[in-house]
Amino acid sequence: MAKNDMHREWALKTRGQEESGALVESVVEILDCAALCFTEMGFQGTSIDDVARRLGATKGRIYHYFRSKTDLFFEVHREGMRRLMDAVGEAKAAGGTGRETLTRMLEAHALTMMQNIAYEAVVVQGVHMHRLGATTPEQRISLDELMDIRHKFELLFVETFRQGQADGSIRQDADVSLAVKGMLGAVNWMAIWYRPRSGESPEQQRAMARRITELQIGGIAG
Amino acid sequence: MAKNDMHREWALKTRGQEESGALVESVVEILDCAALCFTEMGFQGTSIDDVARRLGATKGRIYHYFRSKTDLFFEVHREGMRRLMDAVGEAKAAGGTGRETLTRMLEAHALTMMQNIAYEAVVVQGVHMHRLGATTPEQRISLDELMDIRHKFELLFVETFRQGQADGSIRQDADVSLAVKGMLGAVNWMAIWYRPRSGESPEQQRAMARRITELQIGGIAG
DNA sequence: GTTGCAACATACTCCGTAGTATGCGAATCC
DNA sequence: GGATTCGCATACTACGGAGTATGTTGCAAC
Repeated sequence: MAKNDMHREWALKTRGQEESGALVESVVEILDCAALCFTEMGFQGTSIDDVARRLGATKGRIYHYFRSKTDLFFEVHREGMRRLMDAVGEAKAAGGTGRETLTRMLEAHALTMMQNIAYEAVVVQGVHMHRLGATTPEQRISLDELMDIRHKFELLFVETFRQGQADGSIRQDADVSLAVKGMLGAVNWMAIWYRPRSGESPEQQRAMARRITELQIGGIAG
Repeated sequence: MAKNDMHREWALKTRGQEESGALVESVVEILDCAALCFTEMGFQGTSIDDVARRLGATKGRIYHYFRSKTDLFFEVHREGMRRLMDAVGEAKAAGGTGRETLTRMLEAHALTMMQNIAYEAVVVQGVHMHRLGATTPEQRISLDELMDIRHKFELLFVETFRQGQADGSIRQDADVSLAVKGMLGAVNWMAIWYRPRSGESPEQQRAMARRITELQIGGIAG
C-alpha cells in the first residue's frame, strides 16, 4: 500500500512548468512509445513488455510512473485530446464568420491529426472502446471524463456551426449534429489511412489539411 | 492432424445455395454473436468463451466451425464487406450522371452501415488492425485478401468520381483520392457513433442516410 | 559519509485464455 | 442394425502477460 503517488499526480497538472525536466522527459518518452505500440497493435494487443522493449527498458520503468496499462492508455488518449483541443480552440478564438471559423477549426483538426498521428490514432481507438463495459470503477471514471472532453470537443464545432447559420454563412437546412459528425468523421478517419510520407514537409501537410477541409465545407458538386 | 476441413471450405463458396440449411444457420448464428462481441469489446478483448456464452453454448461449437479466433474475426469481416459490396455495387449498376451514381452509392453505404452495425463495426476494426504485424503467414494471406477487397471497394467510388468529373457533374479541381477518403470516412465513422434507436423505422434510417450523403456531396456552404 | 529517496531492473506470482484431446448422443449411411 | 460421421460438450494443457515484491545504483541533502 505504499503511497508512492507520483503516479497520477503529474498527469493532473500536466503543465505546471518544466517540472524538473528530466522527469517529464522520461514520462513523455514512455507516452511516445506507448502511443506507437497502441497504434500499431491495439490496446489489448499491446503488452507492457512491448512498450518497455521499444523503450529499451523493462516493465519496472513503466510501472514506476503508471499504475496500470489502462492508466497508460488513458494518459496517451488524454494527451492526444489535449493537443486537438489546443489547436482547435486557438482556431476558434480568432474571429470571422461562422463558416470561416469552422473552416479554420477543421483545418487545425486535420493538421493536428497528421502531426500527431500516433497519439490521435489512440484517441480514435479510445472513442471506439467507449462502451468497453468491463473495467474497474476507477477506470470508468477516467473513461467517462475522456468522453466528456470528447463531447466538449464536438460541441466546439456545433456552436460554430450554429453561429454560421445565424450569420448566414452556413445553410440553414442542415441537421447540425449529423453535419458535424460527418465532418469530424471525415477528418478522424485520417487516423486509419494517413501515414506521413518520408520527407513530407509541414507545408505539404498543411496543403492536404486545407484540401480535405475545403471539400467538407464546399462539397464536390460541379 | 485430422483433416476435418469443413472449417474453411464453406467460407469459400459462401454462396453455394442453401447448403443444407441447418448447418448454415448454426454458422450464421455464431457469426452474429461474434460480430456483437467484437464490436463491444474489440478483437483482443473478446474471448472465444465470451462468444460461446453469448451463444448459450461452449467453445466446442465454435472450434468445430472455425480454426481459430482470428479466422472467426476474418469471417465476420468478410461478411461485412460482402454486404457493403453488394449494396454499393447494385447502386453503382443503375445509370445516371457520375454525381447521381455517387450519391446513390454513398447512400447505400450509409444505409448498410446502419442496418448491419455490428458487422460493419468489425470491418472498421479490421481496417484499423491492418498493420497487425504479428500473425501467422496463413492469416496474413487472409488479411491481405480482405485489404484487397477493401481497396476494390474504394476503387468503385474513385471510378464513379472520375466519371462524374468527365461528365461535368463533379468539380474538376478536386483531389479524387482525398475526396473519396473523406466521403468514406464520414460514413465509416458511423460505426463509432451510430446505434439504432429502439423503434427506429427503415424509413427513418433511409432519411438519415440521405441527409449525411447529401452533406458530403453538396457541402454546407450557405 | 551516511541516510534517504528517486529511478529504475530483476525475479517472481497468478490467472485468463487460446487451442486441443477426448467423450458422447443423435442422425445418417449402407 | 451396426458402423460411421456429425455436432457439439467436457476436461485438460500450456503460455503469455498483468501486476507485484524486492533488489540495486546513483544523486542529493545535511
